[in-house]
Amino acid sequence: MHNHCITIKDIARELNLSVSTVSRAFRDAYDVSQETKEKVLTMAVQLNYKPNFNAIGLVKNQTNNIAVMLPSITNYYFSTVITGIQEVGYSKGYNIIFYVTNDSPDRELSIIKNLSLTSIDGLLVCTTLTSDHSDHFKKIIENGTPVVFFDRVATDIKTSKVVQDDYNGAFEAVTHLVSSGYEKIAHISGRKSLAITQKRTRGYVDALKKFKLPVREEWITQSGFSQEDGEKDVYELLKCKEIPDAIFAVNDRKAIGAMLSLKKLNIKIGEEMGVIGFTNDPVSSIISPGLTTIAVPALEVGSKSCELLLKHISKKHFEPEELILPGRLIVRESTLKTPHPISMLAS
Amino acid sequence: MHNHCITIKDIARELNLSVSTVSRAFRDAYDVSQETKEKVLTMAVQLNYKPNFNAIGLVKNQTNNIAVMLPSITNYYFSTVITGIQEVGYSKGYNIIFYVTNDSPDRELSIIKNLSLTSIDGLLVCTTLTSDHSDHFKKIIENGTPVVFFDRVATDIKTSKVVQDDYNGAFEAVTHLVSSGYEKIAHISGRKSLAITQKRTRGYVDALKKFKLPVREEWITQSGFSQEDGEKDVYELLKCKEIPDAIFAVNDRKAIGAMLSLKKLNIKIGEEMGVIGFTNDPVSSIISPGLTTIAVPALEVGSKSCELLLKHISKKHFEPEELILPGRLIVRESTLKTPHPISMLAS
DNA sequence: TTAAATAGCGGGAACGTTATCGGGAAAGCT
DNA sequence: AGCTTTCCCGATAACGTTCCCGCTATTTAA
Repeated sequence: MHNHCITIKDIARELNLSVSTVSRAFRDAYDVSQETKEKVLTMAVQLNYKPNFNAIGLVKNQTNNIAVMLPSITNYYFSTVITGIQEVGYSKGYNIIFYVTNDSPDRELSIIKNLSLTSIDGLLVCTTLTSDHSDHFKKIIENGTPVVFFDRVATDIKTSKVVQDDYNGAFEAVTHLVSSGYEKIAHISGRKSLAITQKRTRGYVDALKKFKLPVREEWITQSGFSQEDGEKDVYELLKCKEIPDAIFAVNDRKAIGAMLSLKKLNIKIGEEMGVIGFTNDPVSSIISPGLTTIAVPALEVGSKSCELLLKHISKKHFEPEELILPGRLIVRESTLKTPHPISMLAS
Repeated sequence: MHNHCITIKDIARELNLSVSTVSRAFRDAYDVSQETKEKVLTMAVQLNYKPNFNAIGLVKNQTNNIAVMLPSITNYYFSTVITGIQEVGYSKGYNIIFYVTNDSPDRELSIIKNLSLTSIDGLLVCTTLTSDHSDHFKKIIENGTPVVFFDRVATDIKTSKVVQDDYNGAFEAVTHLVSSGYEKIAHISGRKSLAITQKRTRGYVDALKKFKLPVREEWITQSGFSQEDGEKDVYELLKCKEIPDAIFAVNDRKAIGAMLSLKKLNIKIGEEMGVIGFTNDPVSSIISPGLTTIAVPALEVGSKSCELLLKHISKKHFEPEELILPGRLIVRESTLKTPHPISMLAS
């Protein structure tokens, strides 16, 4: 029923030009005079012309949309990354389509399979927790679809990747704990198989070694990434022969879970047990005591990933780049060994 | 450089059929024998055929993607709504493209203007705070693009809308406060111009009237929706001649802001001042005391909106529907007048 | 038995755009 | 003056698919 969408032909007829000329007027500077170009452009706005992307895509074999596949969007980190992606994508005229895997490898696989090669120009992906088989990614890369990984990356695939500086962030976190007076520092970690957890654990271990502090196996727990996992891990740590006096959590959600358990057990956070997280989720400034954490450049992770992908799309043989974006320490009350000066100020 | 994508023609050549027959075999049951249909289908998987959506869209004048425009995606409510949208969209073969307005009417306007009529099949929108001019929406609806509003809806436009039950939710919130023993109930509200705040305020007022409790103008503050707004509003309320003993916040973010201010002022939450929110943001169960709230069916708002939009897309003259989805009360500690039994249990 | 209906398939135009080629006019060079 | 180059533009074929029309062979109705 659509009232006849106006096309390039209408402009051509109106101006007594050929469609080729009008088409050129829209994009090329050469092979068309300045005068006619202006005439075309003004006529375009006058008629309210909108290009038909299907037609353009058909002849150019492109779609102007890029897909982003990730575990979830209902948490601070991922939704912020998406916002970053969306900002640069939108400014360059690309549509962002996203697929939520819910951390299910099956869903990841089926999405990739259904992903028609002709329906997207490129793919941004954060893998699921169990990245056992990355063959499906290799396939679509071989087929010519540009792929960029972010956050959780597949280590055995040669393509562009964007991550935060997990190693140095962890190192800085532990350094902060040490300089705050903690000496028995535990680490509640994530899924062992992921590069992200390995790097953070390496940073933790190396920092301990640097300060000549003990590295104890029993002080490193490995489970999931959820708040509940954090709650449980604390109970594990309290079973240790030597009970730690500080916890470095692999992310804020686990740190918050840990804090909830500590509160339940009436262990004073900061004073008796220091806690530091990783992410800077907004919640960490809302809960009390405030959670000290390593802020992650989520927005930049998104925007840089998207920029890289667009480079891959424009030049077909673009050398893969790996970006490592630095985080920054944000000190709040959860790593304060002395009783809160805040509560005194408040009155 | 793409290795020649295989098309319908390749299948036709391979089976000695015409393209028309192959095309029909993929969708129509009539005008093609069962036998050839099966041959086509098996050959399709054998050759790994993927349909070219640009070509299909070009002839059918459709795009298979729907746009969702909303203020932000970095909070619980919106990201959950999007997840709901994405789930039904994905299952029906639609791509979800989204545009973030950051609550800027200018951005909203420019997005709508740039939105090529041929690049989307439909639009889901949650308006910005200042919905003064809804003419741009009317225009694209007149042009034939199906539009469904959710959450923040434009009241003067006749099209499908999906909202949570703001009125009854507010009514229930106040009812809960009253039955918990509070009598001087204030309301920190949102932007006056939005239907969502008007409905919640009406529910608040009507509930007070039902219980024959005073409705005082000074007990109703109107500002933004952010946590900071909540923090400020509390200070306003404390300036009142008669200081209230409970607060019904228009959403959880403001409720949390209010709680932060109360904590700073050493006013005991629950005991001295009850607080109830609206949304059931995950944070409300993390902070202490836990925030009592009206849980909003965010996922359903998303999925139902998308279903409605798809109905509009399939049948061009679909009568607009307005869906009102019920919320549910979740009681936590912020509306507990007696000292927390929780902390006793914990030891 | 004959006319009409039907089932199954092919041919070709169309969708809106870009890209390749070619051609004519104007301008520059020797 | 004659040649080459440059500038501007038009015609036409693609891109992959659907849809309308028409054809043939078979089945059904009278």
